[in-house]
Amino acid sequence: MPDRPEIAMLVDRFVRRLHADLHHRALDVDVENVGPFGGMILMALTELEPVPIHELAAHLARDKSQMTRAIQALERKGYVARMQSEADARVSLLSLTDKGHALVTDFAEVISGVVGRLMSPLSEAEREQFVGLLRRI
Amino acid sequence: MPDRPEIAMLVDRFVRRLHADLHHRALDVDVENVGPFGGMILMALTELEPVPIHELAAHLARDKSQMTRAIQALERKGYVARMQSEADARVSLLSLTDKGHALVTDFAEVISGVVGRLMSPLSEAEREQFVGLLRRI
DNA sequence: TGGATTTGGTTGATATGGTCAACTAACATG
DNA sequence: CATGTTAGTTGACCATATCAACCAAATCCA
Repeated sequence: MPDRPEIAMLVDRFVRRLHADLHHRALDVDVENVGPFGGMILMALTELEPVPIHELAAHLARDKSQMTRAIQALERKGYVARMQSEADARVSLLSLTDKGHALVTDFAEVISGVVGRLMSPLSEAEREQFVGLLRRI
Repeated sequence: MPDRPEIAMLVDRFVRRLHADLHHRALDVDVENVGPFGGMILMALTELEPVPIHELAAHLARDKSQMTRAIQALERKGYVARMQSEADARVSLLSLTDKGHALVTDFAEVISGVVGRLMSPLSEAEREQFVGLLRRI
C-alpha cells in the first residue's frame, strides 16, 4: 500500500502552488477581485447552471453558509444572478450573467496556463491518466 | 489535451474533502488543536528534520511569515524545538520533540484512514500510479 | 577591507476562507 | 393539521494567506 499520509501532503502542496500562482497571475483578469474561490464557483456554474445553492455547495465540498456569502459577493459584482425556483419556493437557482461567462473564459485561460506549468513534468498520456484517476476519486 | 481547469477543480475538491474529514476525525487525536496545517508541518518535519524554517516553508509552498507563526504555536505546545545552526547564526533548525513524534504517529493513522476512504474507488495498482504521478508533479 | 546587497527570520496589518450553531420559511410525511 | 426536514441566511469566531517593513547575519565585490 502506498504511503497515504504522503498523498495528503502531495495533494495539499499541489493546490497551494496552484492557488499561489493563480493569485499572482490572475491580477489583470480578476479585476473585481473575486478570488480563487470565486473563480472556482463561476467555473462550476458553467457546468451546473441553473443550480440551487446547496447543490453547488455539495459539489465544491463547502459549507452552505460559506456558499451563501460567496454568492452574495458575486451577485453584488454582477457575475451571478438568481432566479426563484418554480417547483420549490425555498430554492434560488443560480446562473452566470454575461459578465460572468466572460470572466470565466478569461479565468479558464489563466488556470489552464498555471495547471499546464504545474503538470509540465508529465507526458500527455500521463496527464490523461492523472485526470482519469482524479475524476474517479 | 485534458481539460486543465477541470483538474484544478478536482484537486481542490479532493483537498477540501480531506481537510473537512480530518477536521472531524482528528478531534480525539489533535487534543491541543494544532489543526490540519500544524499536522502537515509535523509530518513534513519527520522527513526533513533538522531543517531551517525557510526550507520547510518552501517545501510546503507557504509564505515564510506564515511558517514563523505556525512554528511558534507548535513550539508553545511543545511539539517542535529549535536549535541554532552553527554554520549560520541566522537560521533556526527545527526538529520534533518526543511529544511531536508521538502526535505524528497518531495523526498519520487518522490521515491514512481518511485518504484510504477517499481513494477507495481506485484499485491498489491505480493508487500506486496516482502517487507516482503526484510525486513527479 | 568595507560598503552594498542578499538572505533568514520576525512582526503588523489586513483579507479570505472555514466551522458551527441558531433561526426562518417552505416543503414533506403521515 | 402536527411534525420533522430541507434551503438558505446570519452571527460569532478561528485558521490561513498575503504583503510590506524591518533587523541582523552573511555574502559579494570593487
